Amino acid sequence: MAKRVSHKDSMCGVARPLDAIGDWWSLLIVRDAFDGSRRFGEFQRSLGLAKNILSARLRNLLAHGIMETVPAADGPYQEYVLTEKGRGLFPLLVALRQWGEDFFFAPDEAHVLLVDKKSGLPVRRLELRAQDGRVLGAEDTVVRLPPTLAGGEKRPKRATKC
Amino acid sequence: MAKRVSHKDSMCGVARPLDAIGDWWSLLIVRDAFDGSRRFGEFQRSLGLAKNILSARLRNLLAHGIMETVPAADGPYQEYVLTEKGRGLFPLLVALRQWGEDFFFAPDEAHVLLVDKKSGLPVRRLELRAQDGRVLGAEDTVVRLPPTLAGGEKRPKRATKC
DNA sequence: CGTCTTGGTTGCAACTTGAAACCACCGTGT
DNA sequence: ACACGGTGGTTTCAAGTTGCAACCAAGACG
Repeated sequence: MAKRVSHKDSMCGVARPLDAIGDWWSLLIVRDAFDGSRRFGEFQRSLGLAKNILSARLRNLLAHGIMETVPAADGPYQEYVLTEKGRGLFPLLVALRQWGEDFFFAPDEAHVLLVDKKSGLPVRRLELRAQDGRVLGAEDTVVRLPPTLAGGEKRPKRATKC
Repeated sequence: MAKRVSHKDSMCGVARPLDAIGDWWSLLIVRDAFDGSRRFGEFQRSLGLAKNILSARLRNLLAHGIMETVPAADGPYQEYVLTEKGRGLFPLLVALRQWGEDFFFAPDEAHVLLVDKKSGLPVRRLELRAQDGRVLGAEDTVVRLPPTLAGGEKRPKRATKC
């Protein structure tokens, strides 16, 4: 999965994460983990994927520090739990879910949605804001290097936006 | 890519989007489109992927209504532009980028970041809020069915969270 | 002792990926 | 008219990935 990248040091801020979770199953595993799954069998039943694939994906998530194993209380087993880094995926998962809700369901089609546990009301839409609070769209932003930029740095030969 | 799903009607709100953009390249193509790429050759040079793959991915994005083609002004060519649905991916891309910035770069490692065009300042962090404005974490939310829930609906045999 | 559950690994066929070659069409130069 | 380079692909084929199914092993259970 990671081997199409010859030089991961030059990967930009979008590509690097994709190297870690850029396949169908990994994100679903993480979502299940957020929903409380911890055991190999739980993930397998919930997602319905082959055991070897789950095994490989969990190994990959462990290797990327997105999940970690802790000994289970009820036997010689392990449980898989999200690390800090893994929990950091929560906004991404919400973004994915909201996009799905917007564009992948017929208006009359029933589907689950994300609600605030305390009030029981649906959550607000994610929105990107500037420091001063303005809501920003794609056209209001650019990617730029940070202010410090000495002259002696090696430039990439292919001029990518990375 | 889409054929591991035997019954896409039962796919939940996270899985459906993944069916459309759940591979390495598609999201990078969308990101490049946000950054202004429009032509086949632009995407190819910018991403450095094989032409057949780009061809397939663009076809897939077109089929999912994420991009559409418009005739180019400078010849018999086509340009690929994001649809409304495609532009809806902006928050997801931001979430991915912010996660990448947080966890995939050494603290001293220079990298581009997303800035507000108008002020030149970095954008704020995405945060999920409840209707009343409280910031919500993963543990403050659940997925639930909407209020209307008649009795006669067919239940899936495998009890997933979908 | 046998067998059930949990958590895997291994073998193998089918599918996908990707580098490179090929193709077609247009505009330009000569 | 005719070669030529740029653009936008498709085809070919080898190598890698996926996923079903079978197998394995260790502890719990009757």
